[in-house]
Amino acid sequence: MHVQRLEAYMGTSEDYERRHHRKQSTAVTSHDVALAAGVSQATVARTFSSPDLVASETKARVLEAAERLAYIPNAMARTLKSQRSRIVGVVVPSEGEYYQHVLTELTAQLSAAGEQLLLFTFSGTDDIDDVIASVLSYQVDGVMVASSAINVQQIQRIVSSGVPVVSFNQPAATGLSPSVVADNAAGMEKLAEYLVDTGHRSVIFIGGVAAAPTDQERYQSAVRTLSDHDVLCRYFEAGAYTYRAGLNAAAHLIEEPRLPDAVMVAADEIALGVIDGLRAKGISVPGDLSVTGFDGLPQAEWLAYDLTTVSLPITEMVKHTVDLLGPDTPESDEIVVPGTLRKGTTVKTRNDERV
Amino acid sequence: MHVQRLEAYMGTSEDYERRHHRKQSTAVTSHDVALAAGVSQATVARTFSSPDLVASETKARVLEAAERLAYIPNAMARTLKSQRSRIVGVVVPSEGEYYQHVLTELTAQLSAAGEQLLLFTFSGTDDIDDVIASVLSYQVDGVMVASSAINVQQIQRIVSSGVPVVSFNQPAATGLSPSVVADNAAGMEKLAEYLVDTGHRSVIFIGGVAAAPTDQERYQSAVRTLSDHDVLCRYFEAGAYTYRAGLNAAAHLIEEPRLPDAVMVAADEIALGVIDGLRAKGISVPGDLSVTGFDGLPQAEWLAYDLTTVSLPITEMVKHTVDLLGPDTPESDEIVVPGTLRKGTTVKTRNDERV
DNA sequence: TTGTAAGCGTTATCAC
DNA sequence: GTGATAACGCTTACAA
Repeated sequence: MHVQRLEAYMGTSEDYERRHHRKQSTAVTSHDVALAAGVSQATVARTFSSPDLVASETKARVLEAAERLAYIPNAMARTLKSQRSRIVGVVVPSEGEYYQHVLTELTAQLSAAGEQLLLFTFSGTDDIDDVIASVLSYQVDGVMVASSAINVQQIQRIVSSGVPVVSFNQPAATGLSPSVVADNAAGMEKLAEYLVDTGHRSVIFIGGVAAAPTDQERYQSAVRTLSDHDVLCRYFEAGAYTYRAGLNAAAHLIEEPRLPDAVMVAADEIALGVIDGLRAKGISVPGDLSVTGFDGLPQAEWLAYDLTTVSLPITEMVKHTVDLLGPDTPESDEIVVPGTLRKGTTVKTRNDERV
Repeated sequence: MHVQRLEAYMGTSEDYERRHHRKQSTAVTSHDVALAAGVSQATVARTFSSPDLVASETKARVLEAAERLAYIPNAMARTLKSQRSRIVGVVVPSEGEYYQHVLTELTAQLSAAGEQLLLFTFSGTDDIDDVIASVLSYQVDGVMVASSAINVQQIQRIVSSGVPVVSFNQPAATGLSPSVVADNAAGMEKLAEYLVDTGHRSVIFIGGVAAAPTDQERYQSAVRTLSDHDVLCRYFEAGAYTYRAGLNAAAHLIEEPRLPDAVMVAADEIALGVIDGLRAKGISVPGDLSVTGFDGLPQAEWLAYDLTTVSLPITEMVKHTVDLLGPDTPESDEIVVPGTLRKGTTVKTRNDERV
């Protein structure tokens, strides 16, 4: 190696690497562009962060040099200085069609707003505290937490770190942080009334996880509405918000001495499993038994199911979330979004009976 | 945040922050912790980045102070200095069950490897070049691109920036960057042979987007295998990799003067739409017409469909991807992963005929 | 309008 | 083992 001798006239080896675009630290910086364009580093930085402050002729020279060197500003350095990362942290469960759906919408809306999305998922066994520390370490501009597996203390921790948090579908977080929630009670009420109107007199409610606030809101609303019409409604826990849990729940259901008229399921994904489980055992839905869901997943509309459910306006809910994460987040605010009744063909109506 | 010291001549910390238009940043730094623990800032940094170099007694003092102040190291500053962000950029289409599925798996595996995932999605109209610039600006440790909507030049751009790229399911990227692809040809061959074995003599292939390399590989393999057995196979383009596109394709299909024996669909999600579309028109699957898919989505196993398809081992494919993004990425490497034939009940077998 | 220079909060290289 | 002290690449007063 002749490194020492080379350095004498080439500068440090780092300089050498940079000039020759060697692999590893090919990193072109605003400094390099400045050199090439014959301006100061500050001017280069300005043409990218506040172009209005730069004379258009200078700007052109800088942009030309930047283009030529394939310069891309370093977002980490920007973040460090400006305290703004343009990254939103998102904490969601790793499972579940519903969150997949929310995530799709969120990415689209965030990128339209010029924010990126740093994704954190967790499954049952993961330590959510670690996840939170990790999110915060990345200096995110905001955090959206979407799962009731995250508890109030954990949300409190994010809040007290000074980072804007929005909780999504977490009734329990109300008051702590701004939140966007579906109107579970109103939705279930519509559904229950529809069942009563169509002549259903006995109902079993299949929940996902009994401890989840969402589950409780939905169940209690169903019970309340049905009991107003003297219809009893028992609770059965599927154990998870998954298709498979629904399949299992259906297997248990058919062991009942007497089937109810209808099954109200806490979430669409479970409901689809319930339907398939019932049909596999020769029980006709809705012929022998009506089934309803909740959420309004795309799959619920698939013709094989055509589920009667409450459709939540995901786009609108995500829009509110993104707004709340924006520049002036309120200390605390609860946005309750109503769902709409979707009448599919999994509930037996009087018309069906006549047939 | 050395507010305490400044207060003597600057007024309260609130005054200071107001004058400087700072928001209430509770930002606790390693410096604050050092002050509290009576050590130097360097020692604090060390106890977090290389704990072995710190005496255990000192370490304990530092950790106690850090805990008390709720200190979380700033990942952006770490990145700036260490040139390692622990972030992987992921570029995927915003639509499609398949990519959702891949994403779920990827997040899980990356976080197990201590990497975070910065998500970039795009839909048809978005400018992918912008997306790429954005990814690169975040100093990601690697990029996974998963869509054939991204072209060779764009991958080349990432490669030449020096960031490790792995392309996922992009046959066209072979040679440019390491890639992980499904063995489309072998998979379709198995499927086609299964159809021939079960007595199918005429086939229509429904693709998603004809221009997609994946589509072409799958179609060509089907044609090749079928023609070896003197079975003709026409191509029909659904237009997108969606359920809805499948539904539409089915509508076109039934206008054919004569239905084929089987429909081979390029992707499961489309196939589910095709099945529902056919059944809605009173055509029995597999009674009147067999249908196959490709991918092995969870939904394909839902009992309402129980699709005959090729299951791709997503977990394994993602594992390879994560490995390739790891410390020593090869310049270029192609990992071809075989799928397995999943025999569902959407193909009419000889047994069915006997019934 | 542009340049100078002081950080942002770490990591890394030295001495001690 | 620990403490100074440079960077890392940018933003942002302040000066010119």
